[in-house]
Amino acid sequence: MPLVAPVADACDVFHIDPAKVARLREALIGQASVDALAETFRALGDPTRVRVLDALSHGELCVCDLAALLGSSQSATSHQLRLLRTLRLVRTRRAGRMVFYALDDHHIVTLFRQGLRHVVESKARPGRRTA
Amino acid sequence: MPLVAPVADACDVFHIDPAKVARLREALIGQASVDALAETFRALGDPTRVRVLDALSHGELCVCDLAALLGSSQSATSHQLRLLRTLRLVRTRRAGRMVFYALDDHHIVTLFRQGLRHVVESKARPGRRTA
DNA sequence: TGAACATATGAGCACACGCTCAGATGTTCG
DNA sequence: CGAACATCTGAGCGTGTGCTCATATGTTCA
Repeated sequence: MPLVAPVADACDVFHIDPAKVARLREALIGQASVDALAETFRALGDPTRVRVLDALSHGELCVCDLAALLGSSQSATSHQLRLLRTLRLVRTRRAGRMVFYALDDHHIVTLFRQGLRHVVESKARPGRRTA
Repeated sequence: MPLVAPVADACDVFHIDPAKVARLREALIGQASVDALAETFRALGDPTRVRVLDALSHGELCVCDLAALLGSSQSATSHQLRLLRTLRLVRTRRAGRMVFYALDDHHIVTLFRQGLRHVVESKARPGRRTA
């Protein structure tokens, strides 16, 4: 029986610099933050939700107006809003029968701007198309 | 036959301010940008890819080291890298048999920092938990 | 209270995603 | 060339996602 498996399941471990990897492991973001980050970005990773947040960045809106603006159904819009609410990206304000939604975090607007900058510059660069 | 359908399929159109909505329509991001934005954010919306990009933010890495670092298979890692490459978030450099990946856009790092800031502050605020 | 309205929610379905597995491609070296 | 190695890629599968449909909840007003 060999001391080491004849063929390692993950290449030959580290070809380059084990110390570098060790340092990296320490420098990396913790799993909890990774998950939270991914969760937040996933919330922004849908065209409908992008449009919702973009619209709300100009001021609060009720569900009905939002749905009309999106050309989406009231139910679909409400479902999306619930998701955004759960992630605390939007906040609600009740006014009679209507419920107004607004952004709950200014960082989101900044994220949008930064993301747009990436998109624009990425498009400007030569190379293969996104799609 | 009524001039207007007895029950509109989308509420009563606009209850609040039609002019506001008209202005909004003009101010909103165009569909192409919306899709590109969503596509980019969706790429960041997965824990594995977050960790990939986080690792690469410290410097280039070959696929094998990256896979070991993630505790993921080489194949899975390569699939994820392909996605990131298609979106031009990472770039490759060949060195013999190995291929080194590096970030192709500094904006991503900024997005990460901004996203982390949101996550941290969101956690700090009182209210219902994310999960 | 009951009708009308605005929104929320659960079930179900078509589709996308991320992984594994097997095999292809590309590179080095004898 | 052929073996060994690093990476890439297509197929297939279980799961998550975003929509619709029907219905529940909550509010106003006669």
